[in-house]
Order: sequence, then structure tokens, then C-alpha cells
Amino acid sequence: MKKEDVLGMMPELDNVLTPQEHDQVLEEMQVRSYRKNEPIYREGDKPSHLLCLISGKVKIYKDGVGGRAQIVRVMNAIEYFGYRAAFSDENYVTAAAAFEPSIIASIPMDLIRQLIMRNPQLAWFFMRRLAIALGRSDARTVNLTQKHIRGRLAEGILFLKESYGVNEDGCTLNACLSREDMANLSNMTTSNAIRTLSVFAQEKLISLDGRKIKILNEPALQKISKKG
Amino acid sequence: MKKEDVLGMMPELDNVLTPQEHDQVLEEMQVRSYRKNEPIYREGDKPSHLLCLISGKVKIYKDGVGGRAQIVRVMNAIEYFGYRAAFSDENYVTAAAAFEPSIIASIPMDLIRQLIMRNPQLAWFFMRRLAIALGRSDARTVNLTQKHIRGRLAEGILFLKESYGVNEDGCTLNACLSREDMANLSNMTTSNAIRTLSVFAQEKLISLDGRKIKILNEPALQKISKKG
DNA sequence: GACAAAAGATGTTTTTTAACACAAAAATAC
DNA sequence: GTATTTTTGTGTTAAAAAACATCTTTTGTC
Repeated sequence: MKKEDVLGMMPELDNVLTPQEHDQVLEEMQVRSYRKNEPIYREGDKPSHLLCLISGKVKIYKDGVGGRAQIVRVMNAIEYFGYRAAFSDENYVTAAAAFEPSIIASIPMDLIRQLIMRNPQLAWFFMRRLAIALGRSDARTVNLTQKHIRGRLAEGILFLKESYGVNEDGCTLNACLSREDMANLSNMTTSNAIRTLSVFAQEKLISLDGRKIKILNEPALQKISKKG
Repeated sequence: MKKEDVLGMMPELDNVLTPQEHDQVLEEMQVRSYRKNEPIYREGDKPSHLLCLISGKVKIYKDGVGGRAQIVRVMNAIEYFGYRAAFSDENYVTAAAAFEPSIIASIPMDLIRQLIMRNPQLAWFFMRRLAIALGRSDARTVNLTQKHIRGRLAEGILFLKESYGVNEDGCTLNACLSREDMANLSNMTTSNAIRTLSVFAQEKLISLDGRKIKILNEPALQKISKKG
């Protein structure tokens, strides 16, 4: 895929650039692919680029106590990420890795900062992204801390549906996560994720085929998620 | 206190205004005081104003399952809040209330939006605030979900020190929270907050005098917080 | 295709924490 | 100043979830 085409997939940026800026971005933009489970950045790294997921799926996570990780966000194409730490002049407090083979464009933050200073619209775009992410993060904190295992897993399944959608049949999740990732998404041990998924399948709330999850009774899942 | 003086306490805003804008902000700004525990906004409310805490202390929290609340952020003077939901065109997903008697200035978001569109610096300021808050929120999610009670409470105490500081003696927290608020800050039941605070006092990590908390052994608290 | 390694499944035990119950102290109202 | 409500404190019980232990299945490698 040509850089030109990649930039064309990022209209929020592309549309506000002058011809000179456009050329500069094309010049400085890098595009590379990541293999499944390949790390994109690590906690503590210095952020230097705005990243944009062109294709694939990415998890943003944080390693906690005892080697357990917590997935805090997931990205789908076309979404920007990796800029939060740069905006606040911090090193990354999270890590990112590809769930599945992914293509990611990166543009130096120095350049982005200049563009933002010249383009209130672009500033507004990133402010909106940050504001949305913060609201989600706050909601997620409460969901993950106060709900019981069944509620958290139901929430996790619905979160995946919302984030990645379902395939043509209208109920099979587009994302295929390992049981460990399901656990890290829903704040529980891998054993409990496996067990509770089985229980949900027995209760005909979902059906399982390896890592494929089909939602059979969404209202019931929502109820379980809601009441905790 | 005159509106003029209040605006003077908000340099990020004041310094970037033209004389006309300055007058307009003064015109539209409201200043009011809130009593202890008085609600400032509620979950589901439509955000219409940028708020700035001029004096006092405020908690941002979310009501979860079973009437249990979770404090997600706390504000100290001089800090802006209440703008996240407005930036993302959502209703509030959190509620805010005063910990103690507080004075709050509010400026219509419509006006703020116009100012931001004309002032990249102002846009950058709010982007930074949002980026910092998001990083904290992500860290908090993991802290609250993965640590055990002792770790969470130690974390909560250190969080209060960082947010509100200590008084002249260098170790007594400036914030006096009820045991219930301590529990809501640290994601545990009120009983467990009371019990664990007592244990910490017995272990000479802190000393208690009603709601006053004095930190006696900060390195030990940090260790407990870190290891979970 | 054989082997090793990783992922998934399931039952049992132990730890953690919430829930409950009640008493004492403090704050507030009258 | 007494009564009432709220907050704080403490012990006990029950529920939830982690930890642990195996075993099976799948995946990947040579």
C-alpha cells in the first residue's frame, strides 16, 4: 500500500493539511506491519509518534501485580493511539500489542504538535478523542471494580461487540481473543474466564467454537452486566 | 470576591484573552459557593459549563452497583473540571460533590469552545489536562482492580497526599475524608476501610485522630501500595 | 508426523473480602 | 441538655474469587 493511500485513510488529518504540510507528513510518515502478539510499545517507553491503526486489532494494556495484565482499551481500524503520553509529556504508562496481524502508520509527534497549533479543528479532534477515552476509562474503572465475575465477563463480551462488531451472521464476535486475553479484559484469572465462558455457553447466553464467541442472548448478557 | 479577581486566578484562560473576550468571559462567568457534601452535578446531567474550583475540595465519583460509589478523581484549587463530557458531547458519566465548603466559577461551554477555536494554546492546555487525567485513570483502574485491600488503602492515602498535600507538620493530610469516602476512594466497604486504617495505625504506618490522618512511615506505605 | 509447548478445561482448596450484626461514640436536632 | 441520627469501631459468617493441581486438546516446530 502506498503512503499516499494510507494518509488518505486518515481524513481528520489529511483534510486539514496545506499542500506543503501534506508533503511533509508523507515524507515523515512510516508504515509498518506487526505480527500477531507483537509488541508495539512498552510501558516506560518515550512516545515519539502518533500511531494510526490502518488494519488489524490492537490492545492497550497495563501490567499489574503478579504478572497479571489488564487491558484498558482496544483499538480498531481506523483509530489513532499512542498520543496520550506525548500530549502530557510523560513516558507511556501502558503497553500496546497487536491482537492479530496489523498495519500501523506513525507520524512524528513534533510534526503533529505543529499541525495542531495551526489547526484548531485538529486540536478539537484530538480533544474529543481524549475526552471520550477518559469517560470510557472512568466507566470501566467502576465496572471492573464493583461487578462480580459474571457481570465483568458479560461486560467484556459486550465491550468486544461494541469495539469490533460482529460478522455477517450478526452475532459472532469479529474479535478472537485467547482465554487469557478475555481474562485480562474482564479482570479475572484465566481459569475463571474459561470456567465462566463455559457456564455462559451452558446457559445458552453464548456459544463457543474455539475462540469464536457467538452471542445468543444479548438482552440477558446486558442484564447480567448491568446488575453486576 | 470580585469576578475580576476570580478570573485573575485562572491564568491559562485569562492570559490568552483579547480585551473584548475578557469582558465577555467576565460577563458570562458565574461564581457560587457550595456547602460541604453539596452536589455540583449529577450523572446523566447535560454539561453546559466549564467549572473551575477556586477554593475548597471536590470529588468526582460514580455510583456503581448496590449503592456503592467509587471516587475516580479529586480536584483541588485551582483546577478545571466538568468539561470532559462537554468536549465529547455526552451527558456526565460521573457526579461531582464538594468534600468541604467550596467556591466554584463556571463559564458557558459555548464560549469556551469559541475561545479554544481561536486559541491553539488554550486548546493545548485542555488537551494536556485530558491526557494527564486519562493516564491517571488507566493507572487507577489497574491499582483498584489488582491490589488487595491493604495495597488499595495505602494507595488511597498516598493519592490524597499527592492531591491535597500535607499541613505544616509535613505529614498530616490536608484532606479530612469520612471513612465512607476513604472506602469509596480505595474500592472497599466502609467496614474494611475502618478496620484496615486501624491496622495501619497499630502498625505505626499512620496515626489517626478522628478524620485526621498523619503519615508516619511513607516508605512502608509505598511498599504496601506497590506490592499490592 | 512426532514431539514439545502452549492453550484450554475442570475439580479442589485456600484466601480474600463482602455482608451482617451490634455496640460505642460523635454529631445534630429539638 | 436530652433525644435522635449518623459515624465509627469490632467481631462473626458467608460468598466470591484466586490459587493450585491435573488433565486434555490444540498449535507450532523440526
